[in-house]
Amino acid sequence: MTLPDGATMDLPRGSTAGDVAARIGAGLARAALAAKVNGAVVDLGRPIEDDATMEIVTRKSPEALDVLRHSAAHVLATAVRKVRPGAGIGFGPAIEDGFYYDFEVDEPFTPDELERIEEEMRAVASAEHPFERKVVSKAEARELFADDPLKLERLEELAEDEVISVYRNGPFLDLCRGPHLAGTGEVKHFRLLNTAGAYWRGDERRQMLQRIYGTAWFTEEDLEDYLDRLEEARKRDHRVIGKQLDLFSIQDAVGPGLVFWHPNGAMIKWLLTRAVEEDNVRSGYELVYTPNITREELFRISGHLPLYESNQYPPMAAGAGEDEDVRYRVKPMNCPMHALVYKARPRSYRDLPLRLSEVANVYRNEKSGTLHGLLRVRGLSMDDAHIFCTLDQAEDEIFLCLEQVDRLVRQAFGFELSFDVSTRPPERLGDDATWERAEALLMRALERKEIPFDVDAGGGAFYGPKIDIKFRDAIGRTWQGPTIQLDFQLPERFELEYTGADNRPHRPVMIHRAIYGTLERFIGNLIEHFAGAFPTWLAPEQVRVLPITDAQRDDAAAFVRELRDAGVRAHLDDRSETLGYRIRDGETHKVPYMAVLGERETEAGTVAVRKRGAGRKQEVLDRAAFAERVAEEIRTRALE
RNA sequence: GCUGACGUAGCUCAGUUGGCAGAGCAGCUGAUUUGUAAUCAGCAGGUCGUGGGUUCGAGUCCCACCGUCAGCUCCA
Repeated sequence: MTLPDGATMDLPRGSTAGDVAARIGAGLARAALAAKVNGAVVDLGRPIEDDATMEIVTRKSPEALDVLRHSAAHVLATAVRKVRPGAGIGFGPAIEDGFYYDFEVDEPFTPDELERIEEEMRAVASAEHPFERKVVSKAEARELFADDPLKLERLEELAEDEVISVYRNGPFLDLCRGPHLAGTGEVKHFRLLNTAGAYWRGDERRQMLQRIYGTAWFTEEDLEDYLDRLEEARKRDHRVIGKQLDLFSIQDAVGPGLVFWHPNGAMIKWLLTRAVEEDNVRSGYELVYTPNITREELFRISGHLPLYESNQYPPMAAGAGEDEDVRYRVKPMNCPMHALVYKARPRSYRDLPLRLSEVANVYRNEKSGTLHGLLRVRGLSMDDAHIFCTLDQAEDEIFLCLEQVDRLVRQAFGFELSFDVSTRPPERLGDDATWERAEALLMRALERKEIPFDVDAGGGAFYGPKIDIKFRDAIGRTWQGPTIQLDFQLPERFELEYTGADNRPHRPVMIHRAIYGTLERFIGNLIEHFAGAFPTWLAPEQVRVLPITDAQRDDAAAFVRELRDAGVRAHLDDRSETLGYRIRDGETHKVPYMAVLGERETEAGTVAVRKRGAGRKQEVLDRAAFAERVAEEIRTRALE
């Protein structure tokens, strides 16, 4: 046996990992949960037949929580079988922060029942049944799971030479690869969280099972921390903050997934739009505005119909008159429109790259169950752009897109980015050689910028491969953000051409790219990232001026005008309320600065500045200096 | 779209076995003139998501629809 420190140990054939831990020391034996043998995590009790490198897994090991949670899933299934004797069992894996198990039951679980099941789990845990592994033949397994059709289905998919193992804990037997903890007694700190329907094998054509989600940890403290984290995420929920700060609404009278931007939210949207448009113009993009509806034929040419049709709103008639039979569609994407701008006049190689940008509203008929606040909507504002260029230019253009992403997302908000190259999906247009070229090109641009990336095989759009960029927010969640897509198809379909230096026609390639993705989703992410406390440049209200008594009212109003002249969004709060009340109101509305004017300040021509979240720490400043400081913060789009 | 839970004042929520629709906050009015996270009093605010049904009587029970939420599937 070779240990992590390089030491070797001789043991009789068939010794277990637990034996190794015991040989090393009693402390390690107590802490041992599982073992990693030749890189694979196995049970402590598993006999080891050959020479191997091994490492003892304790609760500090990265794999430990997975083992715990997988065992917790079995404890859950054991409990469910007690409460619902005939329940069919599907899969029950460990997932990030917890576990789930899918059950086939006649009646879905009720919330009350969930509590009973959790109690039952505690009984299963205190029974301290060992997890016993047994290797069986396929025939034996068929017999053992004769009453479990879901397990049988899984069983039949296993290769003939695969080792089939089953695990027993007390009354519960599962077809399972393992590994598990020594016994159910080690599953101590857990909580069932919710239930939901889930399709068997994730296939919407198959039956729906009832999934129970839970979380499990090694200590009660870790469990509490996790539940606090859930609570923190709930408080940051952009739907909650959006209401508190009066940023936006979604109204039944109009329909789900369609956003009303109220003045505060509209200010944020406008500022972001301006930021990306300014950067676009500086980066050599040109602005265009294109129609929101079009003859349906356009989407036949582009290939969206029928491939994208399930996401498009149904066609509408052109209306009374001779056009009655012409069908129109609301646009779900801008690319065909921008292709038509390209095509509106003959293009020369000297025109390329031609970069057309538009922050445009598009509408997608998303399935109702997928809608979620601002993060998944039906009416989207995309900060869209299409670059028409030669194949030789494409790599450079993508490189420039990556730099724009870096400026507008990473630098501007401090987001940490991660990159995925999504390659050809099963349903696609175009031949494999073209796809091959396109995929290679994207990867070269990333390598040139020395950006590490993962490959999402099969994740590309139907018209081309893409770079999907995710960013990580303040509480560690990752979100889909910018996307850069290469497209050989649309130029083909629209027969786009340019005249080359050789005076002959050539076909350009097209790059689709969005930096924020959609303003809706991005603002939703920003709300949660900042928990509503936007940096000053994005805050709808930047300074709130508070006169202490009516005697400072005129002075305060004059100071508001002074701030506005300096380009600061300032408001006067001269309500007949105590200063404490108005301070509290300003804090709950996340206003970056409150400027208090009392008798002292009025006499001295100063202002007492309270920074958001700073409590009683205040600064008395010269008024012009304060206005200049805020203006500077806005101009530089400072984060702090 | 599918499964489940839930829809009561602007917001957060209470409403018993079916028997007069409530509270706090927000709003309005008045008093108060306030020195850094809630001053006091009064007033107003409801087709209990919508439409049917059961019942002497429905916020409460049943059905359908709309919407929200948690997931599944899908995705910017």
